[in-house]
Amino acid sequence: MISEKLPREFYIRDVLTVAKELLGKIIVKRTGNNIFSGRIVEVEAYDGNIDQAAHTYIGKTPRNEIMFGPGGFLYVYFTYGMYFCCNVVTGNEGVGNAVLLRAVEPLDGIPLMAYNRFRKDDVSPKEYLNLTSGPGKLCKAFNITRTHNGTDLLGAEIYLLGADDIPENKIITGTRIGIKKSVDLPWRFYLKDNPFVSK
DNA sequence: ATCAAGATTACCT
DNA sequence: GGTAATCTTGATA
Repeated sequence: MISEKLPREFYIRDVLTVAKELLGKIIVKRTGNNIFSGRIVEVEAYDGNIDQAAHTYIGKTPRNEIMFGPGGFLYVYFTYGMYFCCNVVTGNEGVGNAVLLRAVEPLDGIPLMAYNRFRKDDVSPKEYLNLTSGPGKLCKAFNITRTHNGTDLLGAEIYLLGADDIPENKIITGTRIGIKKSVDLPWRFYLKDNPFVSK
């Protein structure tokens, strides 16, 4: 099967639809001779219109303006003084919605991910499962930072590849992690029994 | 100018 | 189970 880049239309849709369909898709990052890729196994949706936990709930600011742009761009933010988190913007221009990529299953570039995370290229089985099993971890592994905020996912550096949709019975829905507002919205989606889902 | 909070993680008991 | 680490952001003055 040859996978193709997800088209703009994939992203210009309802954030909950995109969030669920992002499960199983492949994120690729190419820089020079290096290539990273991973299969998306856990996501969360954020909708600035009704969701107090979304960065866009307060309206447009310098930090969140990418989220108000058209879908298919990357929104990367810095948090807790230490970590970056990586989001896929969805919907039309003017809509402040995005999907947080919370965990991926490593595919290509595993030794490089290991170096980025642990400063070594051989990892124990336990460390392997810990490479990309969280939003801050996967950004560290892929070396995604503030310079990637606003990256067009239809460009050459970072993009997503299509894959078969995941059957509904393999998707677990739950409440989001690490937030203090709108805590009851069931907008976290992850692959059942996947070992790379965050804890 | 100052401040509190934060879409997290690693390490501790 | 708990919490320290670390710094940007947006709000208030």
